[in-house]
Amino acid sequence: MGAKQYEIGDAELEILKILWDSGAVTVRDVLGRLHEVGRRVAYTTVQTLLTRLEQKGYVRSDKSDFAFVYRAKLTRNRVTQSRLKTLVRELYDGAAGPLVLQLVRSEQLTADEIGELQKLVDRLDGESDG
Amino acid sequence: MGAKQYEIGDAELEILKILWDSGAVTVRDVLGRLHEVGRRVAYTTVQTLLTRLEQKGYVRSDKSDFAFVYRAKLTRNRVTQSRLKTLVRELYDGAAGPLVLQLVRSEQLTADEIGELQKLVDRLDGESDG
DNA sequence: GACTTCCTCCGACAGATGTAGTAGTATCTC
DNA sequence: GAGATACTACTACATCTGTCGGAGGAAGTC
Repeated sequence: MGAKQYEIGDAELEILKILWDSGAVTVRDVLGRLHEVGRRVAYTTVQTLLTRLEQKGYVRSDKSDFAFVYRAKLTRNRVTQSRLKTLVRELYDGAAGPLVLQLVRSEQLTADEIGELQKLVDRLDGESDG
Repeated sequence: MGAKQYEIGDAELEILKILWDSGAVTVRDVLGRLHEVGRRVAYTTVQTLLTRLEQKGYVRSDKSDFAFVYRAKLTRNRVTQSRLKTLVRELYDGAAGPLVLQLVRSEQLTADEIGELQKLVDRLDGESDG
């Protein structure tokens, strides 16, 4: 049971990433990309993954050409969003604060990113003030 | 393939959380906790989960008493760490910055947390300066 | 038009995970 | 010590995910 909205598996995510980077692609295109990075999978495996992603509503296909062309419906941000939310919920019972702190503490951020973060935090601070 | 880090399922994680909060517990203790929060599972389900966690090396047990007593070997931070790393790697090819920004942007943080974050960022800023 | 090639559909199977039942054994209670 | 109770071990099964193979139809080739 569990209203567990089916997560995206690792292999599925790999496919999604290719869609994000490439826009509209066929099964064969995806296969090509995977082979380029040394990932050996069968044509039908990619096909299955794309089909499942489509069933889950994360991808859409259209067949104007000979072969189906697939596009992502989910954005990368949305997936991040959802994964983070899950992480926060599962590990900290919904309290994002500790996670943010830990992330900031443990990850090496560039000076630019820190600057950006600073601005963001300042803005948040202003908001929470009044 | 894939140096697939700690693979912990949702139900397993739920158990781990109880171990983190409670220290040393028996199967029955865990079951009690779960029931408290309305989670209906069978005794043997909890037992299976604990056993699997132990097989994976995330939990250890000792039997000085009548029943086995379980303790977490993994810390919460380590799991968070690992999950975040995976997230960052999978979604942003290792760049943590965008993830942090997104997280800070999208999650509601308390005033205290913002303050904490501010201090943290200031410190980081100082470090990256000199 | 016969052959080859490529695509889609369907089915299959193994491993991981969530869930639980049963059988056997240890402990407690009279 | 007999009966009730609690614990452990083993097995089982469904679902999700990763991975493919084969059948059958559409396209290109000579």
